[in-house]
Amino acid sequence: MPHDPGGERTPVTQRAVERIKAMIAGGEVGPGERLPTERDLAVQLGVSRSSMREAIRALTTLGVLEARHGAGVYVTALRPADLLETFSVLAEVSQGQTLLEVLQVRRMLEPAATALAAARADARDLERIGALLERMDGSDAMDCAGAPGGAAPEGGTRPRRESPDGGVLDTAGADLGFHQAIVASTGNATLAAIGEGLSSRTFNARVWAGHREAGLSAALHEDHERIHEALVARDPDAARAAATVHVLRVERWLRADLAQGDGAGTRTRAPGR
Amino acid sequence: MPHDPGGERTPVTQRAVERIKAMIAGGEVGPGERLPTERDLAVQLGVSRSSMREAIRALTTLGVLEARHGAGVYVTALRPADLLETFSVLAEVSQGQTLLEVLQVRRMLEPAATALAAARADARDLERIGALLERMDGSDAMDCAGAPGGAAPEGGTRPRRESPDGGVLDTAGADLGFHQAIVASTGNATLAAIGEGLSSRTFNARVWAGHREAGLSAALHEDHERIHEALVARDPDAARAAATVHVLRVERWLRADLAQGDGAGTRTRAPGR
DNA sequence: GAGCGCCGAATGGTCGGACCACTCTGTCGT
DNA sequence: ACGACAGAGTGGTCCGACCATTCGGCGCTC
Repeated sequence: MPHDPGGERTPVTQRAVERIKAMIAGGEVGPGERLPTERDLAVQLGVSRSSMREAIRALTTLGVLEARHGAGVYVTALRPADLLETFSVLAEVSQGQTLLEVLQVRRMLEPAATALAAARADARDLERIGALLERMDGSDAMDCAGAPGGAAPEGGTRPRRESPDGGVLDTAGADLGFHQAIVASTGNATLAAIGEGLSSRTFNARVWAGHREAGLSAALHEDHERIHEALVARDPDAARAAATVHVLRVERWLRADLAQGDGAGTRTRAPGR
Repeated sequence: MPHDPGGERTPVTQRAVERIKAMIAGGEVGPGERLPTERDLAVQLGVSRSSMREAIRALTTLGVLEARHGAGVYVTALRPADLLETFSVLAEVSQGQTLLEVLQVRRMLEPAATALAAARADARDLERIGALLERMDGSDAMDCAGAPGGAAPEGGTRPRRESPDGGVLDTAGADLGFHQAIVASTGNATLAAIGEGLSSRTFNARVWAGHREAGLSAALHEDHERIHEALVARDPDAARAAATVHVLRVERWLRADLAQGDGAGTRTRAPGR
């Protein structure tokens, strides 16, 4: 804590946030541990429960705290994935120019990440990646056949909400999973979390829809297969090149889509300014 | 009250968050615009004002909304910098292994960013970068000059300038500014915001302090100068190489520092597990 | 008529209390 | 010994009141 402003009037809620952060930073409560009840904390810090709740809400959305109804408030594991969950908002809200910037960043990150994955991925990782690749192929081919009802919504590791949409989203989801599995196999959780934040389901769906229209899905498939081959061959350079080509292709498509659909069908809000 | 017996029991507050997000995504309210008052929104969405306030608080900490006391609640410009402000929490809270991961990500990003900057920076950018470089030299040069050996100036801290935090923080701040100016001159605001989030003043200060002890500040200076030269020469390849070397050097130092200070002076919280 | 200062409405910030929904635990009944 | 149940504890929601700040307009002064 730098300094306690002598005469500054900081909102009560924010002070509560700082205090709680200090409790964590100071080791008073560690990752996974439970803090006092809202009521106790409110008394302890001398604020009302409402304000304390807002403070907790703030830290909850930051991924630092986790509130379990009926149980208590807990400090998260403070893993990068916890703290970077908010990141996805960027990819969700972004439009036009910013979306392009996001892709530029991915163009910097993904090649390096993929190369690293080629060097580090173990057999289990490769198997998972291969499975996702096949699933992508499959769900894309039969996408006109309508969405199969019950099916198996569970994939074992899917804490995320499943969107009950048809093939496009399935393909997009598999695509997302494919890339996430790759960055995850770098062994760098921070990198994985950032990579996840830079992708978004909705954007991916848009890409796949666009590509289908343009009849370019095949190119994406080939990209994916080349990436997969490079990973299996444990060839970082090839992996880097394949990833670069892939991101570049998406970027190129987005650029064209933005230029063309400017104010057209795609809900691209024109900032005007 | 009319419940939704459909089955899904989503917390009221979260529903409010979604609704507001939808209002923004749907263009009902644009960046910079003001939305209805808390009271009106609460009535409009059928929730209490408390819950609405928590929803607003959540979106505020995400950088999507901005509340001005007495005035109203406004949508931010939705610039990447707004949405990625939360990002810094990672760099703040991270320790040990995660810090290393963060540096690995920077090792992927900064070289590419610096190369891009070499191609895109205009005269004004270069001037700013150069100024920061000089400022860094100036505030740091006097430390190394005096005691190259183990003779630490611990004993009598001479009253140094007016700097409240002394030269270390100044140097660290200038270092931070130096790199941020570089990524900013790529013209990619998203990249700049991410780069900013991956750095942290406290970490930088630690690096500089550590480097001074190890007597390696000179190496960092040389790195910076090489980067600067490459930028001025508009040589992307040289810039990429220089940035790589630089980040790698910091990473190497951190790795050594972590290995050595494991359980020692550095407050590295042991998760136990 | 122009400029300035003050007041009050509008709005976010804080508070305290009440009740609901959920979780956990210890006890009771079988 | 095991399972169902009831109670206490905790987060989630709602309500109504009041405080602090902002901003616009009214009236005063010059």
